[in-house]
Order: sequence, then C-alpha cells, then structure tokens
Amino acid sequence: MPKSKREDLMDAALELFNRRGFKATGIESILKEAGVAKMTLYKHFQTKEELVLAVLRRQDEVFRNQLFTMAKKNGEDPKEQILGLFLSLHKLIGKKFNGCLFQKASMEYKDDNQAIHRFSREHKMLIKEFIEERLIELGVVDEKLVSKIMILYNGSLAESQMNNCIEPLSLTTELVEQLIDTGVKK
Amino acid sequence: MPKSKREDLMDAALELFNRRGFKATGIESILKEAGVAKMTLYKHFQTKEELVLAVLRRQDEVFRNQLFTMAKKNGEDPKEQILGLFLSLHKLIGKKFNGCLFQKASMEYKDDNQAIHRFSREHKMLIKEFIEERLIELGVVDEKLVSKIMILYNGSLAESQMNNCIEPLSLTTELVEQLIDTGVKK
DNA sequence: TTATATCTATACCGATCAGTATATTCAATA
DNA sequence: TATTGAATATACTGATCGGTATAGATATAA
Repeated sequence: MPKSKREDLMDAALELFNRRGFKATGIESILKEAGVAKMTLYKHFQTKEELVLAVLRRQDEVFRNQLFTMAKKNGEDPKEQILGLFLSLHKLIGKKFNGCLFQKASMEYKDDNQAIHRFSREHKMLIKEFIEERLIELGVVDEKLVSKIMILYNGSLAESQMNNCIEPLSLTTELVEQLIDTGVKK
Repeated sequence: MPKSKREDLMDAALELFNRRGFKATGIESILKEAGVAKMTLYKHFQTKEELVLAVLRRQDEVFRNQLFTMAKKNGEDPKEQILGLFLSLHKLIGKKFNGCLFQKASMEYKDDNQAIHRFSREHKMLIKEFIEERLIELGVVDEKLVSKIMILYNGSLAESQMNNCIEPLSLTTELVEQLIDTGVKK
C-alpha cells in the first residue's frame, strides 16, 4: 500500500522547510516536489500555516521517538540515558544540518502565528521533561541544572548549523557529563 | 544635522528584520517605516540582499562595540570581563527579544546567499575571539573551553527568544564562571 | 543663474504569492 | 453497471514580491 497523498505532501514540505525555511518555501514548490495537485493540498489542509503545524506535529513525534528510543538504548542508568540523548543527536543530524526545525519555526512565526511559536516551544519542553525526569532519579539537587542542560542542547544545535559541523555536540556531551557529576556529588 | 536617508533606511530595516525576519519583510514596508522613496533605496543599495548585508555589518560593529565596552567596565581581570560580557547581554537585550539577528540571518540565507551566512558566522567568530584572548590571559589549559562557552552563548540567546525571558542569561553567566574556575585550577 | 546631485512621486514590469473555481479523470465499491 | 470519493489539470483571483523607468522637485554651490 503506497503512502497517502497527505504524507507525500508532508514529506516534501518537511524537506523544503528544513532546507529553505518556512516562509521562503512556496506552496507550488511543495506540490511539485510531492507530485500532488494544488486542490488536493487544500482538501487536506485549510491553509499553508495548517500544513506547517501538521508537519511540526508529526516531526515532533517522529524525532522525539527516535531520540528517546536511542537514548534509552545507551544504558539503564538515568545519567547514561541523558548522555545517550546527546550521543543520539549526533547520529540523527546528518552531514548537512540546516538547524533545528522548531527553532527555525519559532523565529519565523513568533511575530505572526502564535500557535506555531507555542508548539515549537512545547517541543522543547517535552525534551526538557525527558531530561528532568532522569535528573530527579539521580537525586540531583540543583533545580536549575535541567535549564542549563537545555541551554547547551539549543546552543549545540545552533553552533552546528552555523559552522556546518557536529563537533559542538561532542563538546556538549562532555560538558553535560561534567555538570551531572558535580551536580550529584553536591 | 539630520541623519542621512541611508541610515534611516538601515534603522527601519533593522527594526523590521528583527521583528518579522528578513524574507518576511518587504521592501515597501521598509520604505514606509523609513519615510523614504523607493528610488532612493535602490540608489544606495543595488539589491535587497545588499541592504541586508549592510544592516548586518553595521549592527555587528554597533553591537560588538557596546558589548565589549560594557564587558570591560566590569573589571580589569580577564575573567571578570568574560562574565561582564554575559552580564551586559542581559542589559542589551530588551524585554521583547526576537532572537539573535545573526542566527536568524544565517538560518534564513544559508541555502540562498552564502555571503550573508558567512558574515553571520564571522560575527560569532569575533565574539569568540574576545573570549579566547581573555581565557589565554587566564592561562586556561582546556583549549575546548572557548567553544563550550560559545555554545552557552548561542544557547542562552536561543532559549531567551523561545521563552520570552532573560533568565537563561543568568544561568549561563553562573555556568561560565564555574567552567572558568575549574578550567584554571586544572 | 546655472549646473549638479539627491530625493520624490507615480506608474509600471514580470514573477510569484496563497488560495479558489470549475470541470474532468480514475479507481474502488455497491 | 452505476455511484461515490479522491485526485487531477487548468485557469483564475487579487495581492505582493523585488526591481525599473520616467519625470519632476529640492537644495546647494560655483
């Protein structure tokens, strides 16, 4: 059974949003890439912004599922799972990384479409929760630690996109381990 | 003596690029905001992308000058100056922060205009150099420390824009001090 | 006063934008 | 076979995009 037209559209849109950005991607280029007629798109999505939201919602689920699954494979220990999350980012981000899709969406739509901005923030919150749960298991006392780790998470993605390299992710993994160790001892 | 039309254009463009993004900002909206005729714009800048570059170049100089000047006022000690940089970010970023202009430019033009993307990276490099010079003065042995601090720099800006708050900047300042202290002792 | 340079106003260009209207094709199912 | 629903192709809307052409206004300085 072949993929639905709806998914073809979202696949094409995801690729173009990643590469060219949201507002710089025209509807027609998505249709061309997906091999779908315009009326079909507007039967599935009322507006372009609804398509953007749908793509973000799906990618949030897909990406977090992959990330968390891989992270959990890194070990039973909560600390190993947190570090596993950063090690997995390494692998999930290909050679040509165009920056975090949710960061991009938030920046492009913050002035414009609060639903998109809010959902992008929600995505980050869900990753934060994954880390926080494990820090609690570790008995970490510094309640600001999870926020610090999220700064590193977002910073490493920003640096990776700017410099076209994934080295920042290794540095971040190293740094997060150090922070957890000193945070637990205290 | 009043400001030149050229600067009026750049002022208006800066404000709109910050608020709405680069590609989402039309030429006509810049003209309206600046109170300048279209032909005047195209006498000063050959294309919109040249205007973007000019705005980035000016803002790079203005922002770094403010940031470094304020950082140096925080004390003679190199460590105090690095921390001063993050404390100054606090003040330079107003209540409504729309994200780092250079991060935004890099994301919007990476696929599109390498000159804009490269200049945005250059801006970050110049900030990195300011920090690196001071770390060397401190005799820090960890040669990766400056990269780690830059991850924190970019991460705190990304988090601040996403969550509409400046708390990440305080956390980062705290964390940078901790990193420098352990980096020097080692 | 006249020459020069700057800026303005207005109208225009072809291209693209998001979104709609209409009518047709195709495949599955009843 | 007839009906239904999903997808198609094509043409269109009004608005906006970046950029240009043309002509006139303004001010300054020789």
